[in-house]
Amino acid sequence: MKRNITIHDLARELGIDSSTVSRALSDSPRVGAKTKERVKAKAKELGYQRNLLASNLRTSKTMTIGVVVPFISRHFFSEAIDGIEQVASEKGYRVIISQSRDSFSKEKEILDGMFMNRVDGLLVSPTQDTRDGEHLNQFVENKIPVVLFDRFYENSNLSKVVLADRKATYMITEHLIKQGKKKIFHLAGDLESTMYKERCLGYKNAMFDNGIQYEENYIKSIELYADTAVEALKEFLEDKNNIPDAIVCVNDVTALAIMKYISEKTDYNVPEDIAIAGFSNEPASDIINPGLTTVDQHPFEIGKTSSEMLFDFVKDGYSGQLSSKTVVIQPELIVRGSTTMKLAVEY
Amino acid sequence: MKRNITIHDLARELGIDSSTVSRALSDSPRVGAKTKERVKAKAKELGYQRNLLASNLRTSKTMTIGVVVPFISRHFFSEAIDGIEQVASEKGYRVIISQSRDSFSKEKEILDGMFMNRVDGLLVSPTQDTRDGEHLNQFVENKIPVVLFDRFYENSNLSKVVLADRKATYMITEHLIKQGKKKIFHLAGDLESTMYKERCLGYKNAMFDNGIQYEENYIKSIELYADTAVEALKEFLEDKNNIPDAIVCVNDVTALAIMKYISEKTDYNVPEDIAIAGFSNEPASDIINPGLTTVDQHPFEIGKTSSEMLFDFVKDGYSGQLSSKTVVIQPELIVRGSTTMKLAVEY
DNA sequence: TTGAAAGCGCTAACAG
DNA sequence: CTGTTAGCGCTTTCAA
Repeated sequence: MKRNITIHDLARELGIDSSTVSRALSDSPRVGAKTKERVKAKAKELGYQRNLLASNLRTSKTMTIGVVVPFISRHFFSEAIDGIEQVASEKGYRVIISQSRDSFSKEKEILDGMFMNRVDGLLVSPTQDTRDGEHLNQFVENKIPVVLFDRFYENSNLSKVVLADRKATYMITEHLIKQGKKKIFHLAGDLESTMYKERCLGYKNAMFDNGIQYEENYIKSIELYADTAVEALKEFLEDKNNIPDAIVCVNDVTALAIMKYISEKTDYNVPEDIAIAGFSNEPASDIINPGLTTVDQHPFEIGKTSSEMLFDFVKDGYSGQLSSKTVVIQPELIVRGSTTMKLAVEY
Repeated sequence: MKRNITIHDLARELGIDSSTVSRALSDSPRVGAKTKERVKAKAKELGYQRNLLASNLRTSKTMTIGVVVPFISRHFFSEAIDGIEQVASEKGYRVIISQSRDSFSKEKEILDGMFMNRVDGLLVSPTQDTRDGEHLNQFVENKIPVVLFDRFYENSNLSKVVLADRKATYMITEHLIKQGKKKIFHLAGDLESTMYKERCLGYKNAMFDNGIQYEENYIKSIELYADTAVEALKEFLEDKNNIPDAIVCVNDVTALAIMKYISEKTDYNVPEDIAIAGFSNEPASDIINPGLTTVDQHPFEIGKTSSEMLFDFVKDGYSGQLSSKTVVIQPELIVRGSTTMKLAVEY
């Protein structure tokens, strides 16, 4: 096993001190131009590669930020990570990524590991079950900047970048109402979670503001899978008094699943009889026919923005984070065929 | 800024030596049971968190593997990363991920960085333009295991996990032939790239083996975007002698795009007049109507397998990698409506 | 402009 | 079972 070249090897070869080598390699002004050149040439010659472990230990900076998300492969998160990685790599930082698989204990474990690795900053999209920031305290106490993105827990005083969830479902619901829809069913997520509670509120507010009554049983909280969504809808449709004229879903997976179910297994037409709206603007929603009306969360932007915010804190040596900032990303309503009534009257 | 607690702090508080603390914390058998307890209690009390930078420097192990992919957010790669991350985290390793954006120089930069960070192993899906493994030599020379996955360059003597690309398009093409198709158009990728060359070969072989002649102009190499695919097809269809009865694409994006184009802008029907097949089994391909026939590359499995292979090398202290292994993952043909002739005769 | 010396926090060989 | 000692490779203060 070939031992790695160190600055001492270079120093010995050149007959100078290792501290001079160190300075030369980091382009310190306090070293002669020709010494610099000699050092760099020798470094290249011997294939020297700085050992960042040693450097990091010495400077207690790692030029690394940690990212924790529930699921790496989800469209939303992989896009967000893309944005994060892009900003970080521009600034010369590395990114270490872990997924909590939506398990709180895993999240805690990951964060401990990232702390031990002395990341310079942290970007977290917490678990559904994360109810407080106790496990983030070690970062806060040590002045390591933390920014939450997409998801957050209540009463957090950390900075965060989030989508205006409530507004998103508000926009969707209002759009449906303008299309002449009144009996609007809401297939909700876990209403304990801040995010789905907000989305539900958006629906309720839009209904209220437009003077439309809704029955409590028109809101159904389910686990957000394709099959559970279809099951829930089936059950709901069994009561013939319940036939809705539109359905507001909280993600595209459930929306696409029920749209498929309705088109193929029932006599209702989309959107004439039942209009359907999703949430997230996943690639599939633009490919099917009719296209799925949905909202774009701009995941790439969310990642980019949260990353930029984090680096502002990192740069300012944390003093910036004394006051916690919240940036709210605006959703974009994407109207497609699944809600567009051909004969709808525009008021 | 609160200084971090070190083993020396613990040692001082307990009136013992820091080396004993170190041993106690790593559960060495060479330390008394009650000392261990005292140490751990004190560690918890003071909120001690081991500094892995120091530990890593000392042991020259980082418990970290590097992953380099072209694009994090592509379905294939995010799934693969999911698999990698899962295996790594089971083994107590961290994963650092970077994207090359398919730029060779960026890839090189990333690899240098990962080397400086002394990753214990490396998983790389190289750039399209990566033609040799020169930039990987530093790892090989220092006995840091490297495994390529999905993509690779020719003449590499590194271990790798790849899809049987040629077989995949062979299966697709043969399936089309069995559906009675004969004039099969192949919308290929960059034929300089090993992967697309292989896929093209699968098409050619299947045609040949089934005694079907194809014209050279029935293979069209394009940049793999939705719009370029549609353009290429339009141009091809202008010559009325050219109307194909099936099209083999090398990814789902192009397949979905031309399917949409054909259904909406031409008089041809899918699959009766023109059958269409994709590649990758992206989520959207199961949602549209008709569903898109495609092959599943099992990205999660590819990630998992390559990661497991890497850890075998890491564990065996590299001796295992003296001979390079290649694991070939088998594609799975997913037949859906876009190629299923209702009246097709099964022989 | 360069060198000498100390030390980041940890582990491990050696000694007792 | 515990302590002593040295050092991983680098940066940085101080002195020249």
